Amino acid sequence: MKKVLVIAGVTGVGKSKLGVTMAKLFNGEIISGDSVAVYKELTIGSAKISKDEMEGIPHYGIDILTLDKEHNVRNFQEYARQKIDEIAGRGKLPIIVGGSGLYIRALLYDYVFHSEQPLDISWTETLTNTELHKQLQAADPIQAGIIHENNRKRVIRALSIIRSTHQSKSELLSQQSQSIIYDAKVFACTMPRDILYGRLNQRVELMMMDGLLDEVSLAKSKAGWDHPAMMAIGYKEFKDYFESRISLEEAVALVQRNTRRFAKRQVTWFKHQMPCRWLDMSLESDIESAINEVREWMNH
RNA sequence: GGGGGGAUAGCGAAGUGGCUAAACGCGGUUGACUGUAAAUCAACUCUCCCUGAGUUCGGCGGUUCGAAUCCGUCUCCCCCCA
Repeated sequence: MKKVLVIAGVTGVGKSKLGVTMAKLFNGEIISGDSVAVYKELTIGSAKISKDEMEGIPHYGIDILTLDKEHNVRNFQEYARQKIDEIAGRGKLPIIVGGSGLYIRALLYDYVFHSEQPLDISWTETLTNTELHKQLQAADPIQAGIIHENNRKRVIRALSIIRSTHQSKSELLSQQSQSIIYDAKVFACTMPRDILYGRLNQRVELMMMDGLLDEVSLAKSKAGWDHPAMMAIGYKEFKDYFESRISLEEAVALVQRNTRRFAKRQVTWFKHQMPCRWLDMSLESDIESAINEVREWMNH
């Protein structure tokens, strides 16, 4: 199995920097596991790593799409696996850095995504959550038991899977073994809640000073508010501001709150969805021991 | 000095005699997660020995079988007249 180093975890704790450090120490190259930094136009709000910060280490998966395209897990999985092969083929260590849990999990484990045509889901518009859930109950009772009726997007997705693959989501899942396909060393980075929240709040202020508003304005005129990427934190909150429903201060406060909530969700994800070695990034000693562990792991 | 309005859980705000430990919103916490995932969704949020009990609606005192809700009084806040 190919060795892959993964630096996952919470937003704003210094994953990118640690990635570069590891790359320099262990002859690595970096693949971004981030669902927003892929877009060329979204830089400030996505807290994208800058050219300087890369320190000459090759980074893949950043700025590879423009806003007229749409990204998804399947594309990411395909792209990242290919990059892993290329990097490993050159005798270097592939390092995944990012906080999109599903993306990283889908990359490392044997998730199978079938080729699907974009489906027309306009037929769902006239149906209520309950009606849609009833349909799922009939077609895929296992998933119906797992997906809450109010989780409309998931219910529709489960129904769409049946239409496009003629198999239920439960059947597709049962064909996968949930096993990992790489020799992966996975770190999940975090920080004590109070320190983290202070940093995140401040990061948003800095983004504003760096011109986030202009970036959002440009992006929305290019992609429109309905583009999936514009649903990202740091972008969607400004819709109400541009349409004069809230003040700029209110919009900024919302970005901060949503960033905090997001960080919490990331902790929950990595805590329960993937075995990880947790790192408290506020402790120098944790970072040092991580480096030692990687050194150890590289020798096996 | 006179007149009027108001004080409700971390915050905002309903509630005007029993169905109220108290709607709703915000904030917070916990969790779910296989193609929008920085997305989407759920649960909890007075206290405790928590399928039950205890103490709450500015303070004190009363009316009543029963009060956040009625009466008296005190404290604080806001508005108007002087």
